[in-house]
Amino acid sequence: MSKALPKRSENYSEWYNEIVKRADLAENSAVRGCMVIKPYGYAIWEKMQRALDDMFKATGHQNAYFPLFVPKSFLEKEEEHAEGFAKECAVVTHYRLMSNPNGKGLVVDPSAKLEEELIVRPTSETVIWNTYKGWIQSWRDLPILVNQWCNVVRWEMRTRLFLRTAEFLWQEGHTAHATEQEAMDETHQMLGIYAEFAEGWMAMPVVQGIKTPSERFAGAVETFCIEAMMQDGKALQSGTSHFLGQNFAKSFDVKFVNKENQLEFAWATSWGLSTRMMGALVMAHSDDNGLVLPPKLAPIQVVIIPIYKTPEDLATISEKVNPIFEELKAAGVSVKYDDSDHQRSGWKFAEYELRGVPIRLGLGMRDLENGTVEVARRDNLTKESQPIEGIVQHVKLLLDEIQENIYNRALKFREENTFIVDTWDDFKAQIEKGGFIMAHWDGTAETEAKIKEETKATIRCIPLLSDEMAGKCVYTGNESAKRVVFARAY
RNA sequence: CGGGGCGUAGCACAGCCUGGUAGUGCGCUCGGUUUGGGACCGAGAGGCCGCAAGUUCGAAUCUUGCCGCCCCGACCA
Repeated sequence: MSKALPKRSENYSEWYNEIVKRADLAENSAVRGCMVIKPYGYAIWEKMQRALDDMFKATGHQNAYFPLFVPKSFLEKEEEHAEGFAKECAVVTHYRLMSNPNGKGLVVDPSAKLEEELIVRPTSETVIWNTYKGWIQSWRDLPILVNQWCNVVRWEMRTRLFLRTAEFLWQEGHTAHATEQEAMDETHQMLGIYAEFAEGWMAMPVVQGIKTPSERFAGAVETFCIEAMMQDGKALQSGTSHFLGQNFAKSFDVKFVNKENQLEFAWATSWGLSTRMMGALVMAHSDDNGLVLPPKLAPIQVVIIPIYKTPEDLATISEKVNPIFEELKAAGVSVKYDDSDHQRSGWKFAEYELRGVPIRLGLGMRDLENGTVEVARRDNLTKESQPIEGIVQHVKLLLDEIQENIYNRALKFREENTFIVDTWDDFKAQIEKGGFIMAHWDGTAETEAKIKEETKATIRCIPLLSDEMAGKCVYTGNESAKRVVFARAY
């Protein structure tokens, strides 16, 4: 393993891959397109899960679990949904193997063909709405506010660690409501939770908006999303919340009796956020020294490293470190004291930087004499000597400051790389340089497709928050009600 | 499925053109010297050179076939 990482500015995608591997987040598996999430990477994912789960529970949602397999007939029921997912499904056709009659190994037992093929879920709307049919009879049964944490499979042609894998982990929420308004409110609420998670926990600013019809989730009436900017200026869709109208209720015949004693189809939403966020986390903050983690998601927030020559020195330092360690732990800080003797301190400095640990405390004999500790920040790579007295309070404040600092840095980057563009020539020139382009669009799928074809830029979203200033489409010159966000995307 | 590239130690690669003892760096093991930013020296362990057939006295190297992987497109969160 070489020591230096590739430079972010020179080869962004190689830099990304190296960080994912060397920070010990994940690796490619022997199974095509699938990924092994390693313990350190999974620990970050668990922190994400916890944060989201708390927000879901606080808004009245409950967790449940639905089957991995979707009968093909389920998937067929909602036409657009079927069409959207058909091309990327793993299909189970048999349920048994047998030893090869002509030699070694195993073959599929032809007599074990399934009457109906099973699809490994690419998403669970169909199984869940088939189930909801049995749960919903009256307006009193509504709303149903359910989330599940699970894995899904989408057989992508080309994959990248975290950003696009054949199998990925996510949460998918599926709610049923008595009224259109209530379902729409839920859709917005969950989008808000995703935005709060991205900004408050991941320290990653996002644009909230609506997808254009061509980018909409298959089977949805309206798709809302959060879009983030990565450090190469490309966009990453980071979470989606769909208003499904009555589409799935109609496909699965889910009716209830309303307060007026009339039969009505239920209103639905679904919303999801995946391990792709791990990729976003890497690409949003990291630098040429490795991963940079926001303190709120860091499995280790503070690492303490002793600097010593002899075992006696180490014992003396450890004696001083122990109370600090205990006090930090008691203050709710996740702290590690690395007194392992098989690596030198310099090696440890580099290693914990690579892994994105927000704060490093270094203690050597010199510090013991002076009653100080060296405090190193991962976000800006600065070091300062601090009195040991009051260090716990200092660390707690510093963790908050780092969280805020990396958010502000990412926000500043996005602002500096967001451009208001009014002419087609400017558009073509700017898209090559990266970033978000705020431009007018005439609202037609044709124009959207042509722009994509000529520049590889897609409409990331129609922002929810914007000044509603009318103008002329950057491509056709036709009327436009407001600017939309264009970018190249992952 | 189209275009390009690569399969040699755990990892990254050289050797192949011009056939003749299997190499280098990192990592690993042991010993010593070191230790405030990824230490140094010495000794070791580790190979069906992707698989199969062919040519040859002799193949990592030449020929043919197969298999696998990566990159660029199409697909997509």
